Amino acid sequence: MRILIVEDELGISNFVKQGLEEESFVVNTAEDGNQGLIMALSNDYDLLLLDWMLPGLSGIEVCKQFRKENNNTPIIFLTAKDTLQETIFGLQSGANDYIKKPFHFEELLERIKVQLRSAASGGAEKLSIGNIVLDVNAHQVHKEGQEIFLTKKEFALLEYLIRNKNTVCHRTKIIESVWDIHFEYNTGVIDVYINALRNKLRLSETENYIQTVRGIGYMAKEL
Amino acid sequence: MRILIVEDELGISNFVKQGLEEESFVVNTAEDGNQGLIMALSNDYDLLLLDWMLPGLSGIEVCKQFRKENNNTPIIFLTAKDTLQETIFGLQSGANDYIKKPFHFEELLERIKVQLRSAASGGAEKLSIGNIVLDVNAHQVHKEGQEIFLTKKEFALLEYLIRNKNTVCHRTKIIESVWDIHFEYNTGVIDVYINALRNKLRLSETENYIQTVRGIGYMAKEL
DNA sequence: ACTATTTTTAAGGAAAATTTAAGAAAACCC
DNA sequence: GGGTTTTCTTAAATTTTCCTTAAAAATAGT
Repeated sequence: MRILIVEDELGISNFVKQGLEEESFVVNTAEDGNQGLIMALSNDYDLLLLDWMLPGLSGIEVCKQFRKENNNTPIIFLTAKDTLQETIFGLQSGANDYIKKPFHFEELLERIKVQLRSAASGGAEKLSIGNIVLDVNAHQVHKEGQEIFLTKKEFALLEYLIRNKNTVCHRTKIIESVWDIHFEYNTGVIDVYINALRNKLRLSETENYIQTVRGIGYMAKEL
Repeated sequence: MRILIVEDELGISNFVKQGLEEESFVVNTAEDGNQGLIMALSNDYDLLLLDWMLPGLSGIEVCKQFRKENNNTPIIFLTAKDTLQETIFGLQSGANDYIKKPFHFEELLERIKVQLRSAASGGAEKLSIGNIVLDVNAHQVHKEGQEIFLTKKEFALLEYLIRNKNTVCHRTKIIESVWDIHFEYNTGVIDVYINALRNKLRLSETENYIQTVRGIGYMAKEL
């Protein structure tokens, strides 16, 4: 995974670069907007980290120009504190996320992973939990080598749960991500589908990967 | 953490309310500007969510009037309009952020957290006391690496105590923040839940983080 | 247009969480 | 110590949430 950092404060860019390299990313840096844009366009990065205030070309300009040529590569803005209006402009100009300085590296890393994950859904990808393997592309699920047929919604729900495994999935977020419902839901669909999943996956007492977290939602947990 | 939603479309406010409650916020709602302003001024909320178009008093008016009395509480606008002019106007009237309808709940949550974090100066995602670690997002509690399952109320109470650790938490404050009860309480729920917490956290004599302050309330104390 | 399948709604019952209540124990104050 | 108050602990009552099933509605296939 290749990441480009466009940032004029060397302290920050070195700090981030080192941290990301420890996470096995390949990291390049640029120190001003012009150089950053040229590098971004002439290389095939998986993600851009853009500072807002840059000599040469501003971060927002780099973002806009880059978006004219490239629609997929995720862009995360690093913005100085107390410049809310800037973050608003940034999101509107095509950035995928923003993080306010000073930030914790952990948080930045988390946001990077979120972006890469959603951008990468398209590569041959297999998710798994316990003895269950889910092939995102082939749209198939296997348990101990045996295929289990799931409907579209069942599959989408299981995929969501496994992608977020070992963390609690709130009902609200499930309904947003899987059903694309954003306002007023008072439906029991989730329950029905969880039930269907548990049946089809024949989860026994000892391998009940899908746990319910009362009052909150569900969690797919590696046992 | 207490949040007030001022929104006339019940679909939206119910949806947001539920989502936030799953995140262990205490949420109140108002359906028009006048009611919203009165509630905002007479309570001690940590954040306000204001609809732009409201019957009675417009969101901007509520925001302006509220800011006359209170400078700290973060305000986020929910707006159907997205012209830059109007958002800037909203921000100038004292709001901290705005989000355009329709929005994804996750994005709203993210912005809420940004506001609360900067308002509370460094509210980390993980709270801890002694060998107990509480992960606000994942809604999980660990003691020496081992997960301890808590219900929603138990979790909310523990979170409150730890957020105010080393200071005495009055029963009335606890009942306000965690239970959203504001007058004449003659209930023993707190005692019951404190008891449950002490049992579940298996606090021994030497690591009794939750101490009772007779006649006043409780205190989570780092030993 | 008809059928088969998937998805959603609805409802009764079960399970769990929350609250109430009440007696026991502990702490405080003369 | 005796009396009072406050807290602890349990159990039962209440409320909420979840599970399961069946049937209705929507969708896709022929």
